[in-house]
Amino acid sequence: MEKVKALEKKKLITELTQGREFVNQLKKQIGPLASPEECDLLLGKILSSLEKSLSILNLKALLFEGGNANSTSSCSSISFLGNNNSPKSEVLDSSKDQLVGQNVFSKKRKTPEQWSKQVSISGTGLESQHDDGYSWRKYGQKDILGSIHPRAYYRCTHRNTQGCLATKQVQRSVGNSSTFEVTYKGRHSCKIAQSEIFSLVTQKRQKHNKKQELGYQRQEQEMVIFNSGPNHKVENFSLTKEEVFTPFSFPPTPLNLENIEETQFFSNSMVPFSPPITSELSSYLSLLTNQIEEFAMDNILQSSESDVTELISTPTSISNSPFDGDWDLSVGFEPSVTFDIEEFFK
DNA sequence: TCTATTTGACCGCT
DNA sequence: AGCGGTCAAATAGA
Repeated sequence: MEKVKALEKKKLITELTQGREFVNQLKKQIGPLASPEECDLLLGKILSSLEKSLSILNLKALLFEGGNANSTSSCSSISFLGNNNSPKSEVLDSSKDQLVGQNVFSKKRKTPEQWSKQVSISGTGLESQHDDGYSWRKYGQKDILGSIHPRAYYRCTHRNTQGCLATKQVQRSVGNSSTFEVTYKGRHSCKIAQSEIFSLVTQKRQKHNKKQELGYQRQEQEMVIFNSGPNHKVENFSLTKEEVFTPFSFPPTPLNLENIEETQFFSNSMVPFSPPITSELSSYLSLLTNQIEEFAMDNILQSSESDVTELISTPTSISNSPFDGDWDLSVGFEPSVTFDIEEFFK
């Protein structure tokens, strides 16, 4: 078993390393002297490497998913591990070079219940829809020093009935009032959320299949911004028309399938966000390789870790949501996509 | 009537 | 003492 895992890890790293090399070659090729044929060839190789890598990861995802199915409680919101004592985090622009080669993902979790995820949801004009697939109940609101907007506190609706300790904080950005920063704390342990999520995913898959048959094509507009903090991530989402014109509302509203579809499932892209070509792609691959290395060490090769269930997805929408950007349950169903690297490496 | 939200009070941490 | 986070009574809405 260990041999298989080691082999798997090796293959994965090899594929990603190759992909990085191809990107570097492509980088050199691009220019006045570049020939379209060579570029096409390199692009094909890059895609091939990424596809293989994702296939390997998808297999892992399925394994984890299956493992979780037997667990009794965990519809965990996935996110970065770390100490929760300092929820404040910096939002980095993904284009900045400081991310390159750095491990911006999580460190080891220090306390099981202390981890969080921060999300920014951008909308235009009025508040935009924010439905992460979970049911939340507002329990407080506070004016925060240095912020003109109050911070709202939400906890899982199933806190009393199932002891689900997940909470989230929502605050409008100071700089951009059309942006909301959502910070998640704790993971969901409610079964209700899990079943809802599963149901949603099933519906989503069916819907997606139909669209594929019709040759439906949709443009993805997600962009993920990794946070420099060990236990936070910030995702910015360019909302689709439907989202832009939907009033901002928090659960407990019914799960919004359209919303989830637009934001959580990445049917037409390799990953939840589209890495820019050349330098950005190269950086992305470096990051990916590093994270896979860490992930392999922490999770794949040490699957004995007791809380594997924490790896399981959470449905949240747009990003946001715990579901959003999280583990994509459509793994295996859609070969080319649907893998949220950051959540995978939690 | 039940459930969710609002909001002032309270508590713990720094 | 100040601040962030939570509690819980009052209130609103379906």
